[in-house]
Amino acid sequence: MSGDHSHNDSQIDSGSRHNDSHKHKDKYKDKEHKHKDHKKDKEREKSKYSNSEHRDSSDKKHRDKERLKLKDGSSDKQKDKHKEKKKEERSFDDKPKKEKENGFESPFIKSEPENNFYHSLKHEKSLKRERDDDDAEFKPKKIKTENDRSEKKAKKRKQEEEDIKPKKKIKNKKGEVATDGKKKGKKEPEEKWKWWEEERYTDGVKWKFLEHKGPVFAPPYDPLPSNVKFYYDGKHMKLSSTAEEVATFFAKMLDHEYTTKEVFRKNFYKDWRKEMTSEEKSKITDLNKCDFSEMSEYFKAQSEARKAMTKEDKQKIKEENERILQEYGFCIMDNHKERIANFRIEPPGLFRGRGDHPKMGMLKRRIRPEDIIVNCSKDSKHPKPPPGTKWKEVRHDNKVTWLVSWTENIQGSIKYIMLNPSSRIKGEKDWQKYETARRLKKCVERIRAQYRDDWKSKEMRIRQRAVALYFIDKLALRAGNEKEEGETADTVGCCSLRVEHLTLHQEMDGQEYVVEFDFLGKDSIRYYNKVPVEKRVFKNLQLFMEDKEPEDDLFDRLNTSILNKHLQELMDGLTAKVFRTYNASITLQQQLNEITNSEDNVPAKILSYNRANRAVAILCNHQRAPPKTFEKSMQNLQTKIDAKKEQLADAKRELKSAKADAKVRRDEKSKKAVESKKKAVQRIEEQLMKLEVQATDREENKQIALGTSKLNYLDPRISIAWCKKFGIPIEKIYNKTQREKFAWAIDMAEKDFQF
DNA sequence: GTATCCACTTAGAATGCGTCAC
DNA sequence: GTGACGCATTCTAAGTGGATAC
Repeated sequence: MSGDHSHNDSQIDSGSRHNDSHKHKDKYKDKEHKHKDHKKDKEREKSKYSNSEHRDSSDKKHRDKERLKLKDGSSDKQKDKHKEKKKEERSFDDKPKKEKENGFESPFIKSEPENNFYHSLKHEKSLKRERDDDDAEFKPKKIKTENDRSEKKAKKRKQEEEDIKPKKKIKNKKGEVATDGKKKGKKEPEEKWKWWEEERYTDGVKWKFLEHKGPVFAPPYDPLPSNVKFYYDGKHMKLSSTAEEVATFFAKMLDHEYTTKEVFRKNFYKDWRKEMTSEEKSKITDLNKCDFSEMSEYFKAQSEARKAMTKEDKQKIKEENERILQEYGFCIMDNHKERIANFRIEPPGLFRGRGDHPKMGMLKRRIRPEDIIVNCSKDSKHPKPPPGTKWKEVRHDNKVTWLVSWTENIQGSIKYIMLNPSSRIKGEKDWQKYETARRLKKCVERIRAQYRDDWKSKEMRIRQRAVALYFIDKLALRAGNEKEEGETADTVGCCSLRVEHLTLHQEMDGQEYVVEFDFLGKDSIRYYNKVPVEKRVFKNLQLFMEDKEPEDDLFDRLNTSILNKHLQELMDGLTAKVFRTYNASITLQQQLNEITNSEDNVPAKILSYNRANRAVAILCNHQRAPPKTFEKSMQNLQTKIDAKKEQLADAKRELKSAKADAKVRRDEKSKKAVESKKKAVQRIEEQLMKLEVQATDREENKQIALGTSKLNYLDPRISIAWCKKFGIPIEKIYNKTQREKFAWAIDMAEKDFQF
């Protein structure tokens, strides 16, 4: 079906974030009444359905016949389900490490007590790694015996003991050996931990030992120098420190479009007033009379000064950052030093919601130690709160992966500090995600047959479910959870589509049954697409939209929970999201198989790869604002190409005259000259081609973001196998960070891997 | 059945920083 | 040595989906 994915240029060309589009501004601005009578509407739709069923009588004739045809699908389903449930049994042993030093200043990794807080896995019978029976490729390279493993572990432990002796030698993540925090130039090859060759935890246990140093807090507020003034109504006004701090948040954003938006200004002003003294409150009554320009200039000057710092000063800052990274940027999880993704607490500032977010401009308050919940092993060295403060809580929950959490004040949601994508805990999950998508590959045809059959169901809820699933599969739409009104921007996914988001065209541009989608998805990115659909889908949509107001739900009998419950019955672990992963990966695989030309040189092959990647990004609607410097950089590139062309013409002329010369002279020297000129021409031709390929690639990428799909949707094994097969260095496809994230795939994917 | 909470992944923008041309 | 540029990294918002309470 992926070949059937209906995306077209219009999907990207018209795409933009909501706030850039006037059309959308008008269309979506006034939604306050939107879901008020939501439940009432659902009831209305229910009663309506019994009346509307007969209207679809033209379809009904074929219904029974076709159902008979499709009947076999259910037995397949049972078979597949059975298969999927088979698991391979493997034993597990992971003894805790005895007291050891680590790379932190705190020198101990303590042993875990015998009467473990964490249930001892050692004696547990046959704990399993969930995997498909017939997925031979995904088995770890070697299934280790108890002896193998303990031997290897002992070796590893010895190695780690060496690695983590503090102050003497600190091994950083690059494998560079540093002494007393200072880097040495030479890299030592680091023995990479192949967690993918080891067992996974089961029963929701995420780790057995976790030690870290806690978060790094935002620096305290540094008051403005006295010469930087704030003016109200043209007059200088000295602000209290608290009010001044909040004012600086606004001043720092003065050049940003945000500060021109009414909602942003209103929210900021409201929250700012809460931080003012009563005197300030009575004086400052109109944001329009506030003059933040001196503050703004001051911050710009500071930024310039930072850029203009001496090399030495810059180096000092870099070293300090490195020191903080070494101290706070790593944790010890189950005997391994793992990189933490975001160990810094988000600093206070003004909330930057995307799209038309009703809360943009609100004050994101400063997070204090008293807001922080720390998660670590009971028997680890617990992180210390800053002097004179205490944590909100220290807990020891090994069923979660986070190290630190706090509740933010804008939406009341919880924020977490977690591990880097290169960590075992994230990598395993990632691998598993692609395995689930590959399992879907095996049964997707059966599922498709079923939802096609369900388009004819007598029950409205089943028809809606089937049409929604068709969209999720065909168009890679997101599931579309319900959202709390007034809390977030008005965006939708498949299940939350409203009537106003679709226009049905019986005939359009010479095609029948065209559905025009126009809505704002995640991050208020516009989804615009005109898709020819099957007649039955079209008829169903007409039915779903009948007698509804534009702001009514298209699928009033469906939500993500119902849909996912259904999907779970079709395949173990199947959710709406899996379709996106599956369709993205299978599209990449098919595109690469189709468009790679083994005769091409490396740049041309990479262009093919990027084109395949681009097809996926378009499918998933991954857009970006064209870079501000886009036009200029294209111009520069064109200038380079022109110069190269001239250079080539010159080189060719020189070659010609060298040839003529050689013909006359007939000596070795002139022959050699011809050869060297020939080589020069070749070299320049290659350079020119490289530049031209680069220009094409850049132009095609103008509004498309490739990174998101590369990082989150494309099974890395596809790309790695492709690299191996066509002799492309992996570095050309994945940068260092990406290679670290996909280390598991780089290690296990052979050139014949197919998704 | 529905709302809410929680944990986690996915997302584009902002910022940082290394490289290259001059 | 410097500044422009573009890629890499960081930041944090905005999703998904499971668990739980009512």
